[in-house]
Amino acid sequence: MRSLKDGLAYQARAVKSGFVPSTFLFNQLIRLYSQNGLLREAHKLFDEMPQRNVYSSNALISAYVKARDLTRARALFDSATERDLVTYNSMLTGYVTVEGRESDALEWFDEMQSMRDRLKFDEFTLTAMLNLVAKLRVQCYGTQLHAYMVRTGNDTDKYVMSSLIDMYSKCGSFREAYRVFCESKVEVDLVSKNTIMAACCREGKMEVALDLFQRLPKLNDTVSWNTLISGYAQNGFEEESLNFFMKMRDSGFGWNEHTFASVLNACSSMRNSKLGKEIHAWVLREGVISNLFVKSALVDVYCKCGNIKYADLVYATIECENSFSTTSMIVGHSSQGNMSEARRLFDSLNEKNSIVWTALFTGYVKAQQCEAVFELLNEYRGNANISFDVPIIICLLGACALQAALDPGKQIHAYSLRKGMEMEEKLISATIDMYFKSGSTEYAGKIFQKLTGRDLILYNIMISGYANHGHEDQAMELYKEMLERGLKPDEVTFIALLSACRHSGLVEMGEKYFKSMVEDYKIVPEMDHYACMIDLYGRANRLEKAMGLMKKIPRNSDPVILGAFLNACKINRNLSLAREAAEQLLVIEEDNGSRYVQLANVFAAEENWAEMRKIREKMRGKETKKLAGCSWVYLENGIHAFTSGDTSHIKAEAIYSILEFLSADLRVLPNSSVGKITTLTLT
DNA sequence: ATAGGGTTAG
Repeated sequence: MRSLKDGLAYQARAVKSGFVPSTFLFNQLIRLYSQNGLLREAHKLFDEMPQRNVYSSNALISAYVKARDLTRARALFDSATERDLVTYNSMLTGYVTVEGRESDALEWFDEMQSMRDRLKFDEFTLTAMLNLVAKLRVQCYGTQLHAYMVRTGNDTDKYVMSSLIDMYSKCGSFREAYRVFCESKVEVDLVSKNTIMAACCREGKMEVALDLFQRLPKLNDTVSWNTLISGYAQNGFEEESLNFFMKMRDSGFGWNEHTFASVLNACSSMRNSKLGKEIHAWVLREGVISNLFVKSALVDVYCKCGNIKYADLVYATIECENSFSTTSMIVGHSSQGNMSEARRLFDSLNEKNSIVWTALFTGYVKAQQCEAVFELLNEYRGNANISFDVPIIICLLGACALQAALDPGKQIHAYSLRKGMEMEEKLISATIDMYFKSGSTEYAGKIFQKLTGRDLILYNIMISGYANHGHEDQAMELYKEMLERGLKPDEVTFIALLSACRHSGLVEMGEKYFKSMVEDYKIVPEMDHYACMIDLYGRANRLEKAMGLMKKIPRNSDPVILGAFLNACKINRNLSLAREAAEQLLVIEEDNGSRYVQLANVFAAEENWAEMRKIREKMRGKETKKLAGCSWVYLENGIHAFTSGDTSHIKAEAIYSILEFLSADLRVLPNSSVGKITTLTLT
């Protein structure tokens, strides 16, 4: 009676002939039905059989435990007339494996301990308990179990030994795991080898894992391959992971859901959408698409590659609540700036971990929705369980930088110092950038002075910070310093340097940097670099140079370039050229309302009112809701915001008259004094 | 003699 078919046929014959099978045969049938997922039928047999013994109830209890139905398992346990160690072990396994019942498992074990005189632990009890410890990651429990094993001579079973290795590894003690593996009295078998390989992968020791894999090729199975593939993917060796993925099939091992999940993770890290789609096709072919891990991995690949549409198609097929893929979707939507969708999914999560919080913070900062960032901050504070980690602090600093909010920025900086956060590069960079963007070059400079490790990003922030505040000399000084330290400038460095030149009208210097960028560092200029140069020429009243450069730009119909050129023409009062540029811009971006405004403004400057009116007519319905440029100051009684032409401020009249004085002064003052006017006193 | 409980890859 091996197969379900045999069993059913046997039962049918028995029923027909009126023969009542023995308890032994009933038990066989219960096991057979359970193994084939026919739990109700198995239970019915159990109820109808004339004589039950401990094997009958044990068979059914273990069937319910495997189906993770602890309620029914427990009910059977309670009503059982006879119980033995197997009965207790089965329940223990249930509490260990079912999510969220770990404390019940501990209580159950205590209960078993209190019956020590009648109940002796065996290797099944120990494997269950070692699995629990591995799950809870409490090594001291594990060490006690290990000691018990040694004392009672229970350290010769291969199952227990594998679990012991796994427990030490998952508790973070690779050394202990490796020692158990090496000193084991049991012969190295396939599972213990796979377990120690997985431990090596967790520890990042890929050479050791590979060595084990290659040294005992007879002991390799699908799990060994998958362990290696996943290990490479998780330790940043995506290429290796893919190599072994291909080799696996060539060696005659079939891919399964574990293989696909791992290799898809590699695709995520590589942001390789094309490969992800290819593997998606394999997944469909192999019929493992229903697996939750595979689905989550696919969702993650598409999200990381920015393909929200595909991600959503897979995500929609996930029926049960799956926080992993919801997290992927939140991260995906946030990175694409779809903040309302990200927020909707965020709200749908029962438990919010620090990854989703960070994703939402990052998304709002990226979308420049600063109010949303600070609202989220208040919500976050309401969650007592979580503390602020470094990524969130970086986001908050970013939001402060966007708002030029010096005081909140200082508070966050202080918080990171108080908590003794490790001042890693990203955090330092974000802090310094915040101080620059909030107008405090002094603080930014002070922090920078104390640093010994200065990387490229930091120099870029410093150079552009000084450039934006009119400290060109310091920007260029720092550039020299970074070269002396052997750092290689990148495209961002040159944007910063060129804008320093742009602000101070240093045409020759700008040209020198531009030339050096192309010739010394082989950086192909981007549109922003060209736009910077055009602007530099325009502001320095060197329109002929701007025109010369326009001819050399490969894609000079780019809106950014044309916009800069248009501006240069306007500054130099070359209205016919300005009009040409504005008209061209309008052709490229006919749906962009602000292009109409630009062209209309040129006509207005020409005092060509008829043409201007025509443009205004055409523009109707295409107005963009562009936010007006706004600046603000923090004074003791709150924030004072200013937009162009705004007269709503209570002291508007006074402000405007002071502004008039200042503007009059600005015209006669040399350029270099502009940066020195930093405060406006309102009385 | 016999039936029931356990290990590794995400």
